[in-house]
Amino acid sequence: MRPREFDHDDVLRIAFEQFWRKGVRGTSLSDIARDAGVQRGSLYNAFGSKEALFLQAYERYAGDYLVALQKALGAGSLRKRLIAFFDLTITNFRSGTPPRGCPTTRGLMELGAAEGEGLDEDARQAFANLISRITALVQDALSAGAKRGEFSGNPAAAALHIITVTRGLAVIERAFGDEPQLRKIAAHTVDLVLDKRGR
Amino acid sequence: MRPREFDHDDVLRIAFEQFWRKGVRGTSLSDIARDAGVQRGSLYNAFGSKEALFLQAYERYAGDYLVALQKALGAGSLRKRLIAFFDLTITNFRSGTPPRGCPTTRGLMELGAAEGEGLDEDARQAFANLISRITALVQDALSAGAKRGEFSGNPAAAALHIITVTRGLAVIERAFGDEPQLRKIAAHTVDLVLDKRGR
DNA sequence: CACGTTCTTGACGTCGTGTCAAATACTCTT
DNA sequence: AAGAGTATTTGACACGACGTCAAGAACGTG
Repeated sequence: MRPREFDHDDVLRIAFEQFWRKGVRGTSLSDIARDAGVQRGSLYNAFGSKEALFLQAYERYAGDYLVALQKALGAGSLRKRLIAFFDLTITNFRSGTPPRGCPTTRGLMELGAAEGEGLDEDARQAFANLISRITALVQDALSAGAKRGEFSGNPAAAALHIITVTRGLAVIERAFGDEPQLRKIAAHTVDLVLDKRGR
Repeated sequence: MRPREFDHDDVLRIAFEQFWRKGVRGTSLSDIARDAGVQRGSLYNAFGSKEALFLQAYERYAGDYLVALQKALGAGSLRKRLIAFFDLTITNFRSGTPPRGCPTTRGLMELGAAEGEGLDEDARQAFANLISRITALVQDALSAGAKRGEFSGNPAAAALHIITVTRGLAVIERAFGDEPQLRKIAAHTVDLVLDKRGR
């Protein structure tokens, strides 16, 4: 066998960076190939298609992101955990300076939908998977908080609600680009869930 | 002047139908031209570009949608109004049978992002405009409800929260396609906002 | 050291967007 | 009523992107 002339993971990282910044549609395989110093054909050989490449790059990212979220949800009072969770959700929207959308939400709405109606099952599952796992993390935090008397309510329902707000924030961010407002919404949500209404 | 051989509004409707079903990316101007019985070049002459055509088609839809929302938010108890609002938000995701995503959320995440980072100012504003106006409608309903003692809290913050949940639902719908779950989240949100916690 | 397997490379086909100039059809003026 | 003007239509063209394929290249293995 002839050995590969590039590092699989490096290409995934480079590709994801581009996909994140310019969108899947706005990124051509030529762009990625140039950036990675790889021939375009080699990418097809190694990954199959543009969408498959994106999906692999996305799953790489999803792993890292989950770890960060888990850490954020693991220390302090329940309120602190939730605030940290929202914080990470909001700030991770941008990696350096310029705001870029949430990859999951972006990808979900941008991908597939080529022919019939929805997006391909593979892609859908990749995104749904991450969302499910994040929901589980939040639910665990809430359940633990319930035992400590920091929260009264249905952990499953509340977790789902929080995750929904999270996804909504990604959309609002793209529509208005107003980060302070996002934080206000997040704080308000935490108040609602923790039963401290008003402000 | 030579008169146009097609009806401007008809084309807008046909185009939006396609954009909604197959996504902006998944719809080619050839598709629309064929469906509308118009030459592709004529579309460019009349609308300028694919994105411009989508934006005009979208604004046409936005007007109709706003009217429907306003009606839903205008009758019954505050709780009934909010439920009706969420209902319309959820069911309007599909027009006939097959579930198609929320056009606003789809468009926001799919459009632009070609070069630098975000989407063009024109497009962003079109979406942000609809979201703002919907938020205003909800806020009005909440303010009225506050006077009637159906709601205590900050109408602006609550409206923003509700709209965020709404946008989140569009994402969740696309990830899981599970409509009953959407309704549960909606009901839970109404409970939270109206201060009837638990279930 | 040859063999085979995999990767690489460049050319090709197809499709989509957007532009342009020539032809066309209508209206308005005289 | 006829011609001039103007906007629309039409088809051809250029360009870029995705994906495929066959031929060449590089490495491990017997």
